[in-house]
Amino acid sequence: MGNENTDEKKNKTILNFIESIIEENLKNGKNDASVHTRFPPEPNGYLHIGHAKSICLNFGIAQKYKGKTNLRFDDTNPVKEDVEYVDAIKEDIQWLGFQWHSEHYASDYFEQLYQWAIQLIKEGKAYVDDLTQEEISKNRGVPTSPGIESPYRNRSVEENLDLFQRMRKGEFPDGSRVLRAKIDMASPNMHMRDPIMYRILHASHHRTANAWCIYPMYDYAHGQSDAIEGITHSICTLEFEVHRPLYDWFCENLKIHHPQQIEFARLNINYTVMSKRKLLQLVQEKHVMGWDDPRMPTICGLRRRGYTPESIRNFAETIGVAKRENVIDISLLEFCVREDLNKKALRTMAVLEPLKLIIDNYPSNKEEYLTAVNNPENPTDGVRSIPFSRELWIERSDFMEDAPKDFFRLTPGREVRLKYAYIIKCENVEKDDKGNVVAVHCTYDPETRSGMPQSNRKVKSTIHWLSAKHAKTAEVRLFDRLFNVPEPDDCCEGKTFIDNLNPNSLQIVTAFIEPEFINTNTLSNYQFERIGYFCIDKDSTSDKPVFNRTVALKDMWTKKQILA
RNA sequence: UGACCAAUGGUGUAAUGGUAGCACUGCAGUUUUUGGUACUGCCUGUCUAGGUUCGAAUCCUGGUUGGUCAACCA
Repeated sequence: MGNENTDEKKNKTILNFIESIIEENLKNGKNDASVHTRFPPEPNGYLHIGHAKSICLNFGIAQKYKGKTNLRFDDTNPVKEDVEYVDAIKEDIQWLGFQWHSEHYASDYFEQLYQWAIQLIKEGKAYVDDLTQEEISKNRGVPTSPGIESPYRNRSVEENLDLFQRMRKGEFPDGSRVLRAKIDMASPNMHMRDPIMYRILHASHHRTANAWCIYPMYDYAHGQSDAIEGITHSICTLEFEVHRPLYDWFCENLKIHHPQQIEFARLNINYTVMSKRKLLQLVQEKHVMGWDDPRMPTICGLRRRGYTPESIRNFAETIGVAKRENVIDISLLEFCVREDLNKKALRTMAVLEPLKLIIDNYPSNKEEYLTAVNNPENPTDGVRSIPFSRELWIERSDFMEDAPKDFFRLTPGREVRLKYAYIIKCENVEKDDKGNVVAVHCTYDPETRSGMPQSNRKVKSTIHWLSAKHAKTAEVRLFDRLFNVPEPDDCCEGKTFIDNLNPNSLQIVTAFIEPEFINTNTLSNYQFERIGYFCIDKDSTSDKPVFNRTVALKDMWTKKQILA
């Protein structure tokens, strides 16, 4: 309730620059005062958190202004695209919590785009160029000086028509000719120097198969696709800003609906990379387990890592939208997932690095069941029973033989509380030949079981534990950041982002978990008390659960240790 | 040595000519049977030089810095 109020308030008072533009348009009655956005991925890779920003923006704006959002696959390059990606993209968008109004493909518009090209040729606004790729590139010139017009630029309409139709029929080999828009070879904007509209590509397309051997370029397809769908606001990232004059040129010269292209700054996050090409390389070179490796910034990777759709949506909302280049601190993403999981995740106890603890005055044949709270943040999640006995596992880091004064946990002569159980006192330690502590001997105070009056006694700390003879084991995958520098792309001479990979980004341990733990629903989120948030990985089996660490709990103590 | 875009604490993002606010991070404290959560407090900011104005983060001009553009990729 409180959240809804503040959200509403926020939505009303704080507009990002795109919403400001839209509200202005709405006020002026532009596009019949309607909003229709689209999310236009190319199906050549998996979606990542940067796409999530765009998805939340496009779908979010439509929701806010009671409009629609299309899903359109920008599939104009058959050699890079695949249905595998189409399916994955759709799954990711839905998992994030959005449903598109209708599903489209740029390839659905190939015939219309072709007819429009004919129209431009007839108007003398497009021509077939026989120059080689190298010649075209050379003639285009450089940004600081004008280009040179192609010798084929002034062919007759009839010849252009004939040539273009024969291009479609497949009479010419790949690369032999292109169709170009006749604009201005001297434009300071490189994209206006007679941009290529069509290239010959004798390649099978994932949807149109072999129906076409000429394919439109992005610039010739995108704006018109938007126009066909009646898109009102075509939101894209900053690098397309210089394409906008061309986007406008095609809409104007074709005399079709003219959506407004608006550019925003893409998302960057430190300690990771955010380009499809680089993510593909990580997968292909097997630096990670796959696109859905929990260390990847892909949406499927974050999902497998235990991130929730809500946490990602809230992240997208929190980072805002603007035109300035930005690098978001990874700690904000972590904050968003902790914030969400703190409310939702059931608590359980697990010991990742076990140390034996023996309660010398607890009868060896005795065992009892104690009540544990499933989620202190949500009483309706109820309670459970956990077994207690003489020999326990505790976390090795919860014991220290020679402890500094700010160490609150177990140390010889000190009392601590075993969560949900008794207050114990450390009496002595047992060591092996090399002097390593192999067990801690304690005594317990039977009057201090949780709930008893004596249990209110103040102790320095409370630690988690598991009954040694009852505990089950599980594989736990501890992930750390994939790269060990804030800007992996920022490499010195001769190095690449691969050289910045963190060799210790995955650590696998065998841990003890509560014996009653039977849930094997992939993706269920848990909090291992005092450790972090974990979720069940798809590699789990009924006899061997596998957990992924989503994110560690904030931990003042270990932070202090690292700094010291 | 071109065009376009941008510049607010460590990181993001507001303030739409009128008190520079919010979130994250960091630091300190309160509460706590999680060194978690919650709560409180603190640190830290308008790139620069001029101009317009009673008043400028905001408008104008110059500079500086950063980004984008020279695929038959999107």
